[in-house]
Amino acid sequence: MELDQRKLQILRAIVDEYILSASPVGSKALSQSGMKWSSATIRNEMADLETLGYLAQPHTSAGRIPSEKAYRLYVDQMMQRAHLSDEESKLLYGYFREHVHGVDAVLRSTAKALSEITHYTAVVMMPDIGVNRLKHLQLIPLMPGKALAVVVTDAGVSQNTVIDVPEDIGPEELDRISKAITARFSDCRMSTVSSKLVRELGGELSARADFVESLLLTLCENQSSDRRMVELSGATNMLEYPEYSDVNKAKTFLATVEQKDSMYRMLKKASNMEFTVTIGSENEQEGFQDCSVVTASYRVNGTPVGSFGVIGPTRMDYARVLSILKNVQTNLGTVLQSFLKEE
Amino acid sequence: MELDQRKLQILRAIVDEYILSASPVGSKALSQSGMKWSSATIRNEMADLETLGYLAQPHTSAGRIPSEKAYRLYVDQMMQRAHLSDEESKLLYGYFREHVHGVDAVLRSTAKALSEITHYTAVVMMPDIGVNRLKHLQLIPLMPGKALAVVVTDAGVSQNTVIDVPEDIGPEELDRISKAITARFSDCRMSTVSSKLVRELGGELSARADFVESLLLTLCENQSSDRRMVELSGATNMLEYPEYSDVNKAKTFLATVEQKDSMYRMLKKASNMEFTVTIGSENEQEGFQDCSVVTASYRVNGTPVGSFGVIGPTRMDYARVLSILKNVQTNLGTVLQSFLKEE
DNA sequence: ATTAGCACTCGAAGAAACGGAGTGCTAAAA
DNA sequence: TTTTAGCACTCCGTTTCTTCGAGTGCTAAT
Repeated sequence: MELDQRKLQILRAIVDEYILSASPVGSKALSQSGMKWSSATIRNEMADLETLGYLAQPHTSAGRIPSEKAYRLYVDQMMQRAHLSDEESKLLYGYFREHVHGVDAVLRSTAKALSEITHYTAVVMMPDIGVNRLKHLQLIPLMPGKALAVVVTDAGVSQNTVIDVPEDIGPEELDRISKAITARFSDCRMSTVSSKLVRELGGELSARADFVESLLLTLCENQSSDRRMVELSGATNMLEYPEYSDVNKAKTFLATVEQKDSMYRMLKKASNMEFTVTIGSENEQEGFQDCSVVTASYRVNGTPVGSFGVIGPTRMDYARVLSILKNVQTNLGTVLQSFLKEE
Repeated sequence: MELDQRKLQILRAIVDEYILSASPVGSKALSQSGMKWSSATIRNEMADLETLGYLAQPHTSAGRIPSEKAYRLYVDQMMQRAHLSDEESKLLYGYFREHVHGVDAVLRSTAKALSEITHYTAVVMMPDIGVNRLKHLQLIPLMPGKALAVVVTDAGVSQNTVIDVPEDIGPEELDRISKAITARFSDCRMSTVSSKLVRELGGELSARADFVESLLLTLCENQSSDRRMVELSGATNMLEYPEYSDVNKAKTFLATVEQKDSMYRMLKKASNMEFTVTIGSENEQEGFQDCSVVTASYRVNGTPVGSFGVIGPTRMDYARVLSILKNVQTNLGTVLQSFLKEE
């Protein structure tokens, strides 16, 4: 069944109001604030909307609150994009002017910016290094038997790993091996480096084939485990909202959000999509049944390498959050691009 | 005025009990649980202890709770060192067996271990790189005009910084400069590297004096700002305790603990001391007036380079926490030492 | 089709009543 | 002189009861 114009208008007003106030919306209040129908009419419409599943009543004599179905409709069709004030977008831009010490710092800054501006919780996943191209590998001697491997990709991401080295390889040889690998695999995707190697080894590296192979293996392994990092910011913002005035609710939320693995999985899944909005029980993540998650992906060199998002109560200000995410997405793209002017 | 034996015994019992239960301790309960005096006697002694400032009454007709003065006395003189069960110390040791990918990972693991075992909040400061000796500097070309500087010290700590490079310096020259600096300043304290340089420059680096100087300056700056890192773990553990069942209290605590700068300052100050116990209002840190902080320092090569600690309610289990810290201190020392077998 | 009017519902907030743990004091016992 | 039993009293936390009001559904008038 289709909703007529009036129902839509009323529903929107209710959602808007509830997002603001967090308390059930009554017919009287609505009719007084710029609605052109009497409270009785609105009351009738509200009853209809309830039977249609868009509204719910906490108890008989309370106002109505939007259901998830209502939010879904709101997000898909009804909300009008908020646009950020100049002030806000300048503020946002400011976060990206500072901290240009590398990709990690930028993404950390992004998380902070998001959480501070939205007042919700922000998560940002570090770029998936596997899809990027190797630029440089450098092995730095630490002590006999140990070295530090530094990997740089075209996205500027670097990753340090302590690796074991046969004791008889000296600093000079480490340096030579670094150069050889860099030369050989420059511009290859990280994910293909190891398998490629096994086949085409030969040449100067063959004497150290075992070592090199285990080295690359370690790096790849590390990429998939250690890189599963998400930057979290503003988790405690949620304590501001009445939804979390109960300590136990708050605890559950905080515990969920601190499971970096889950957050990573969630963001990873969302990184193919330009934007996603997941409302309440649509969330697979246990513990987010009362939250909504809005994400956006970011790309480097045209390839989507990661995503970031905002987590808030289901009554979050979707329009505003989406505008902010869009803005951040653009800014982030620009900044990351600046790490690789060449190419 | 001195406290006689009986007063001490009663006070200890009260503190022990209150640490466990978090609710005011009454005379009757005490006399029944193994005290050899009647409730009336205990009641009299409690009244004395109150006038002496060791106990407080939330209201007439409630039991007594220990004052900060009481905790101080308890920590300084009365508590008996708990010793960890074999299970626990094995568990603790386990945290150090895993994650041996470098100092950062170890300290992150330390924070996690501390918070999980104590059920309080743990903070660990990253080692102060300035007091360590440079082992290796490597500049890795990122793109024309940018490079990544990787610094390795004798503690195995590495730090990555993106730096600007004059466009006319190619990869080969960067490599040469890296080697030259490494050769020249190997085994110098990081904090002395920059000043030393200005005077003794000359030689092969002189052609690039400007660049090298700004490079080292940047590194030092970065060391003092970016390195001010603390690893935080288990902040939400505090929500388990009745002291924080009020969301606002919780919020204040979480906000405080997330100010990494303050946490760093706190730990830095404590890093000269083997152990510290700071109770309630003894804390300078605003927001910790209802908490206690227990810290321990850790050393590398005999030099104290950092510290770590546990933050909990003032009624924390000091004995247990101190034992755990001591244990961790030992473990951490061993592990860090293993990063520098040589020397 | 819309709206005014009205009786009804039900939670939130406040008031009153209760129970009990704990105290301080006094007088007896050790 | 010190310890302890006994007792009246205090005050908090809890429960129960009341009140209040925002909001509803229904009906009848517009």
